[in-house]
This record gives sequence, C-alpha cells and structure tokens, in this order.
Amino acid sequence: MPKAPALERRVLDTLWSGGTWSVRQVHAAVGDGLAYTTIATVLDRLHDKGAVRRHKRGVAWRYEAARSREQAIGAEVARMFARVDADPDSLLLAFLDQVEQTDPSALDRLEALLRSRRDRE
Amino acid sequence: MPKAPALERRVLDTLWSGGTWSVRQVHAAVGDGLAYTTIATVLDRLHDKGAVRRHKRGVAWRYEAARSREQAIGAEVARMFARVDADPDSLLLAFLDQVEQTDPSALDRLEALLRSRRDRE
DNA sequence: ACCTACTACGACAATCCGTAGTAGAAGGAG
DNA sequence: CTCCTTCTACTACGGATTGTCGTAGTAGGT
Repeated sequence: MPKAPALERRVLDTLWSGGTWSVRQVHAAVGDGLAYTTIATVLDRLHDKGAVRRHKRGVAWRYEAARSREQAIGAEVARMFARVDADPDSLLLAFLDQVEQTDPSALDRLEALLRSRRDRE
Repeated sequence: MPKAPALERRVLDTLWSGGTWSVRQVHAAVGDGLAYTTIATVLDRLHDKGAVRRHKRGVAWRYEAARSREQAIGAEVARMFARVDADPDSLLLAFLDQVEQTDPSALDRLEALLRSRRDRE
C-alpha cells in the first residue's frame, strides 16, 4: 500500500535507538493502536530480509538492528549511485543543491569532511 | 513485480536520449521482444504519473520526458534526504564514501563545485 | 469501402506492505 | 498435574505497483 515501507521504517528507527528489544517492547514504543501481531510480523519480515538479527531469550525473541543507521544510509546512497550510474556529475550537483537547500551550514561541514579525507592520504 | 520499476526506467532512458518519440519508436529502441502494447501501456502510465508529456501527432501520441534526467536525479536526492532526515551528517559521510569508491577523481570535482558555489555569493 | 496503425481499456499474475486473526507450544501459578 | 498467560508460527486479505498483453474500437489513407 505505501510507497515507502513506513511501518518497517518506524520499527527500525526504534531498534536504532539502541539495545535489544522484545516484540512487546517494540510494540509499546511504536504504539499507534497497532496490534501486537502486526509488530511481530513486521519484525519477522525484517528478519527475513536480513535487516535485523534476533536471538531467543526464553520463549521470546530479542531483536536488534543488523546494521547501524549509518550503514543503512550508506546502502541507500549506494543504491542511488547504481540507479543513476550513467551520470555521476549530475548527482554531485543535485546533491549539493539539496544539501544547501536543506541546511546551508552543512556545506561547510561537507567541505571540512572533504578536506580531512584528502589530507588523510 | 520488481522492486525498482526497471522497464519504466528503460523507457525513460530512451526518452532522455533526446527528442520526441512515437510509441513505435520507443518500442523499437527498447526492443527485448516486448509487445508493442506493453510499451504503449508503460508510456501511458508514465504519463499518468506526470513523468512524460505527450501531444497528438495525427492519430498517434508523441512522447517526451517531462523532466530532464538531471531533474529526476535531483528529485531522487531530495527523496533520500527526506528519508534520512534525522541524520544528515551520516548522509554526508556515506555520500563521500560512495563517491570515492565509485570514482575517486570525482572527489576533486566535488571540491571544485563546492568552492565555486561558495565563491558565488 | 477496406486495411492498417494506433489508442483506450481491461486483465492477470507476482510482489510488497500494512494489518491482523488463529492455532499451538511453553512456562509459571496453584 | 492443570489452567492461564505469553509468544511464536502460519495464514490471510486487501490495496498498490509493475510487467505484460489482448481486444475492441477508431481514424486515415488507398
């Protein structure tokens, strides 16, 4: 139904806030009147996709994110690079435009990152 | 069926190569043994989504991209920014990593772009 | 008046996602 | 040992998206 998997994202956000979580805990954290089994299903599917890890704690599973938010963002960026592979320069341009528009001060941070990366070698 | 709309992308790539196209021409360009009506449908759906423009040429439609590839990339980048909105700095990092990994020389171009953008104001 | 090319519309299968119910196992309380 | 609560596993369903076509009807040229 949704264009982007909104509920999965909310669950992941919860896990990314740190630690391991039982279904019940995630359910409480996400709230929104959703059924317990809805959260259980989402967690299960996330596990099938390899997005989360889990281990048994007694009868129940304990879940944690399989990759950090940073890694997930990295994968997202990689996917985008693959999608536009014919035209990397437009991507640089578009990226700068977006950064500037979202948060102009980020341009400075970007430049600092860039410099430190160059100096590192 | 597919995660990313592969055929729509191929059709768009064709249109992005320039000019206006009849269904028949796109069909020939995409090839791959697909039926003529398959291409017609894809073009039609692309039109519904506003991704392409069309005007009648006699009985037939002539299609062209509604936005340039560059604009499409910009929209893509904007979508990604929205998705990660809580953590823009990780995005900067991940972006640099990807640029470096894809094409190290692009880092220099990025820096040049950054500088020219800053000097422009 | 007929053939051809083109569009409009409908259809179907696969997949994803949100959402949830049910059955059954497992463990603690008496 | 038996009952109640808690969890998981499995199944299901509806809506959306996409790939893929078929059919029917229309409009123009020969």
